[in-house]
Amino acid sequence: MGKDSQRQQERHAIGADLIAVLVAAPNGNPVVLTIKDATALPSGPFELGHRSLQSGLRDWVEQQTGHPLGYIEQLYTFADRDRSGEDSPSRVISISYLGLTREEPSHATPPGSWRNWYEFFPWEDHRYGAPQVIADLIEPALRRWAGTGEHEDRRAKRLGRAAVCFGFDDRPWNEELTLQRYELLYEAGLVEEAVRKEEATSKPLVPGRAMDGDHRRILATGIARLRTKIKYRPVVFELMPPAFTLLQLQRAVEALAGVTVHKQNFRRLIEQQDLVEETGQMSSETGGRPAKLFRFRHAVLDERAVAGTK
Amino acid sequence: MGKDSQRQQERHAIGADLIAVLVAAPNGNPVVLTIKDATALPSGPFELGHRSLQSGLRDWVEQQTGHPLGYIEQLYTFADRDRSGEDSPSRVISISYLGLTREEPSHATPPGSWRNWYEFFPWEDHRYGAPQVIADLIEPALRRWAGTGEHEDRRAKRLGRAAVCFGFDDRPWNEELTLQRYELLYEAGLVEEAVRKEEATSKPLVPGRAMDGDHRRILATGIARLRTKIKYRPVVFELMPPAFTLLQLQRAVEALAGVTVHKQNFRRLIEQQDLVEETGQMSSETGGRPAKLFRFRHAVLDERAVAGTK
DNA sequence: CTTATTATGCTCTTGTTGAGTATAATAAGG
DNA sequence: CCTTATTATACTCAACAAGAGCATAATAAG
Repeated sequence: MGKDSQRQQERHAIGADLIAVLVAAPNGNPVVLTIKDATALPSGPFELGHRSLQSGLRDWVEQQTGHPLGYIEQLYTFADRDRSGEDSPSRVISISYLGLTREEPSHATPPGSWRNWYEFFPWEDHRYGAPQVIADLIEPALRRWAGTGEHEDRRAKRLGRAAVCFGFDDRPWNEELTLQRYELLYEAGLVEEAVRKEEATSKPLVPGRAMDGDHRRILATGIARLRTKIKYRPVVFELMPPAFTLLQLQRAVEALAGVTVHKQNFRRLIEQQDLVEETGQMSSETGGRPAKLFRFRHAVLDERAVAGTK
Repeated sequence: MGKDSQRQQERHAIGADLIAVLVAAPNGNPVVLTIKDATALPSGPFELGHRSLQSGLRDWVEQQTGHPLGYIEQLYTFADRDRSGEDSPSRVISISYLGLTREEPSHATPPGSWRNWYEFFPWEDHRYGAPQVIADLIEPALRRWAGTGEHEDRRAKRLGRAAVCFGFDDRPWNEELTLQRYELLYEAGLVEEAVRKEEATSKPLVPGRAMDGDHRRILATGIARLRTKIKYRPVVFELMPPAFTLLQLQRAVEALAGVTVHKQNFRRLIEQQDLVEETGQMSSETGGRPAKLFRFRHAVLDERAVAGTK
């Protein structure tokens, strides 16, 4: 009896927060919704009045941004003790979500709320070749860090991880490893969040805007999830306007993935999968030959277990 | 002030539960750990003493089964109100995990705790051809259900979903759709969990052992996750003994996926990826030509972002 | 010494993917 | 009007991966 009520006590000393990685891609810019001068992701408490976690999230996001959420997916739930204050009597469970929305809402959100996500991860954008910062800063710093491992096999492991993550030694760049890369930099003490509690460090940090708590890690999780998802589910269309050209679609995919794709192969893939249909309209905004406008064929979702792009 | 403390109140009226889908594969049998005469998945409260969610789970699973967990992955978190009692003053957040363990622990767990997971999903085992129950019961019942839709497009959608999920009309069987299939059957009122609250229904149900609450749905989620995961991550090895033959490995994969694979192609794939290395030992337990014994090459995990099997 | 059973090597065909070439349709500048 | 730049779109080809079969090797059981 006594033990049971004790347990009740413990169980109830817990709160729940919903954290959103809300993504849009207006004209090929990968943007994420932030608050507090881009130092945090929007979040809100989960309350008893909410029907479910998902609807709780939907409620306050639509209320705050004024735009409907096309797609929601749960990211991760955590409750590590060191994330809130030590010895705190209560504890918060954080449940993070990835949400996609069609347009960048300019009203109802303060200017500067939507940020290009590469402000937080400058090393993740390989659309114009590998960012200079990798060769100039990250690679030497990680090699130095790997060298400080205690045992030989520990050093080899560190070096191996770094090489896989960042594509050292002619290894291919894998855009899906966003989270692993951030965690590696964190472990190596190269991002601000990792050195906050320490004394003033002289160690130079890798550029990239930091965030409160582990919000940047959550954002990395969201980006990684989205980058893998677009390959086997047609979720990009949640970010597109009702009618779009194939190049606009390609630009959106490239913005999210952070890499460029072969134009002709991209079109072949999209068309052979019947993901889109022509609207009959043309777009001549680009200067060159006018492009056909397409719309997403929502019917494919019912027709088969459908793949994504690339 | 008043509003704030009100919110505090609401936030703290929440508890958290950890639910485990714990999987093993002793000699090619896909088994899952259950409690309460196989009507529930093992679960335990998340307490303040736990370092993190994951370690909390690890703690009580290892304590209860006496075997270490090789691999843990978060499945899903939910808190829908209708899952606990209506109008209850408190609410529980359930966080489910998928765990893989190497052996079937025969001690420390009561006999009958480990169950072949196809007891719960008889329609999911296609290793010996499509189960008779699909053609005999499921297909006709789902076609009947699809026909009761209100509008024409609603009926078409239902039929489309059913056909994709269960492979009607010569469509291919997709073993990864375990969750969608369960949810379809639930929606159609063909599983026990869906008709519990209703009056005694005359409707015949699809065979398959039911579970408390939505534990069967969670199990379906775990199976689906594992079936997709083995294709791009070498997680099967977490279920294998230290040394194994390629056929044993293949049997394990087939047991999980519920489909058979081409033997020679399977070997080609495993070997060309350098996932295993010979131990030098042979096994002659099968009767035929003795097979080489292999072990998993743990080093591959550091060498590259590695793919799985098939 | 035959048969059954399992292991393992090799081939062949097909489909997918990466990457290149060629041509069409427009705008802008002289 | 003609050239150039830019974008759209069609085709082709080589490399590779995946599905499926045949052939042969090595054992146990009768």
